[in-house]
Amino acid sequence: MTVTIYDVAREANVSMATVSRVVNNNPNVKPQTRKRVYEAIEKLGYRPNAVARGLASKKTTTVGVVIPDISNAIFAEVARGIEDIANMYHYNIILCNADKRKEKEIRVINTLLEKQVDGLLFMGGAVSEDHIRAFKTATVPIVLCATTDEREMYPSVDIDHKAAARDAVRELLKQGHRRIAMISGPLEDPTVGYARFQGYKTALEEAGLKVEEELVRIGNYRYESGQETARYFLELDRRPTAIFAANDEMAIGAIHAIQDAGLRVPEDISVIGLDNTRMASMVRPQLTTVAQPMYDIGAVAMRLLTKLMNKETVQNERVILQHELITRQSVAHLA
Amino acid sequence: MTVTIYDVAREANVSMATVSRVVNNNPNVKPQTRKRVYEAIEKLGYRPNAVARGLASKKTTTVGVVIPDISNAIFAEVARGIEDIANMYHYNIILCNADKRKEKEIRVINTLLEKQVDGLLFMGGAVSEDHIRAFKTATVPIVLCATTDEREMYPSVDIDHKAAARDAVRELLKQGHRRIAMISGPLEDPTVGYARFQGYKTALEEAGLKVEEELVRIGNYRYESGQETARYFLELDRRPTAIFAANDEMAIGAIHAIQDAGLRVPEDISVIGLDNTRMASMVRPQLTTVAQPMYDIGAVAMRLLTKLMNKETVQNERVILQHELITRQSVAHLA
DNA sequence: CTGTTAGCGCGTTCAA
DNA sequence: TTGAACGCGCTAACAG
Repeated sequence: MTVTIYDVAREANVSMATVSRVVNNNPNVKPQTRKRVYEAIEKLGYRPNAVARGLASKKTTTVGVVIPDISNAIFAEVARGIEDIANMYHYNIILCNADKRKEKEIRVINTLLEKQVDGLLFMGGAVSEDHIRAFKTATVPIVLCATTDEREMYPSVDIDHKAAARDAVRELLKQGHRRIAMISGPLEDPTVGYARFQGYKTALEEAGLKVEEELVRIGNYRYESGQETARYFLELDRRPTAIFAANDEMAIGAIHAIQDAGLRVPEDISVIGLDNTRMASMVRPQLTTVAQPMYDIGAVAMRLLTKLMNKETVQNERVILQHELITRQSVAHLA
Repeated sequence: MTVTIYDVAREANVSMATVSRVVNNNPNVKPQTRKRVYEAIEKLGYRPNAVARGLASKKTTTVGVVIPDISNAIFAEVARGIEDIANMYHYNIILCNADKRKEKEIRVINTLLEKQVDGLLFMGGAVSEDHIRAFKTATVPIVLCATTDEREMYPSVDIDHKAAARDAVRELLKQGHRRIAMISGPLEDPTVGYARFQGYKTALEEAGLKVEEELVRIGNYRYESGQETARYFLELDRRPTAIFAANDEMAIGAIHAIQDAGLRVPEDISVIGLDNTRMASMVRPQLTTVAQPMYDIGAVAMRLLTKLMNKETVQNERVILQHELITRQSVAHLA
């Protein structure tokens, strides 16, 4: 039924060892026999069995990527970066979606490890004790990607979320705003949610302002929660003149809520986001935001992982990539 | 170094066969010994090696999914449907992005097959001769998902793209529009691009109208091409009163181009899309569109694949799911 | 209910 | 430059 290396060997009148050498580009094969083997392969339609190869060589040339939420544009872009570099180094990647559920993340890490991946890339949010426990059972390198663990135990590639948020709020301050609201992500997540909130707080404090309770609300990073939160801000007795949303999607929700209430962005209220997803330029007004180099995060993380898999020594295991303010149309100087 | 089934067997004073039974939930094990084995597994931190298992059993409980473009919201949603059903039947899925490049699609199909997946789900656009050739080398079932092949050789799950497009245009006609433009996708793709164009044509002809050359332009399904094409339509001497875009993203681009030109949607020009991605309600005005049941397409395709992998006989190998008009705010009755 | 024994398809010594 | 033989970790008969 299935044609094996052994069938090819017989067809070419060589031993299976020789076929193996040809398939693996081992130079120690006479060109003539190499040619014979190739012809046999062609004739029989032989396809190497990666499972058998993996068992024999203890390498699968595959890296596992756990992606928290496949329908999130950010992760999709990070994944592209991962992929390009993986292809470059001849690794296959297997992407596993975890649906934003921690329990599923752990499960997925384990199946990936069972499948004997040569390395693991973990993208996404909080790295909990349970995650660490799962990571610890691994005998292959692991790199965190677009996240970090607080204990700084694992190599990671990410931006400085606090600084990025601070720069967003600074821009608002620079435009004369003083009453600045924030649509935050969940604060339980230290590496993203809480860090971005800290950036907001820091920027305000640097400007001699302090965080007002009624100006901070927690969203879930989705459009609808941006809308709802903005509506809440609009109802305030003294409403904010500017809103900083912890990500672009909520920022866009906020813009629409403001417009739906008959107000204008940025004339009446300024809005700034964070991420710079493609959607940022697919709204009117186009969204001013702080860009996160998503593709690069993926690419650098994958490159780091290849080094680790290759047992090269790396100097810096925790890399921070630069963010950047992208000025578009949703922020105006306070009249 | 790595702990094997054999180590567990020694620790628990049983044979490796018994350990294998326990791990695979074979009922023929005395509860006592089962317990002993579990303890040994726990103590040694044993993790089954899926590669070895795959080689021995000739099953990997893994299905390969080739996804044309990971950053496309449609495919992400289809993938969710695939995943949920896969999990339900205890299959892992490995997602491989193909970057919208045919050559990479073929490559990915081959590596997936080398990895001995138990089945293959092919999502996406055109199914060429080269694809068929790659499919033919497979000994496992293949299901097309959100696409079909013209020769009707492979099982598939999709919508009726022509009918969906026709219904979109019919809605425009129903609202009194007669001068209706189309932003089409590439016509070389028979299953989506050309089919949707055919739907447009059919609807017009049913209404006694005919396709005017200047009212049809080809885009690439992206926002920017929607914008550009709409700008072209606006420059026409007799400009259209309504635009049908072959997907939501181009429709949104068109809306913004119209607004940027100082006109209003839908008062001056109506716009209708096709797909009903989340973005459709994340624009102002919200987009009227024809919904494609993306999650269901994935779910049904995966379910079909499980049946095929299980060698069950299926009655209908080519399923067409229903689309649906979603009325929102971007289409108005012609004044 | 449990153990013994063959392979699964391939990489990799070690000799020749 | 080539081949013979072993083993990777596990499942699946087959016995008992």
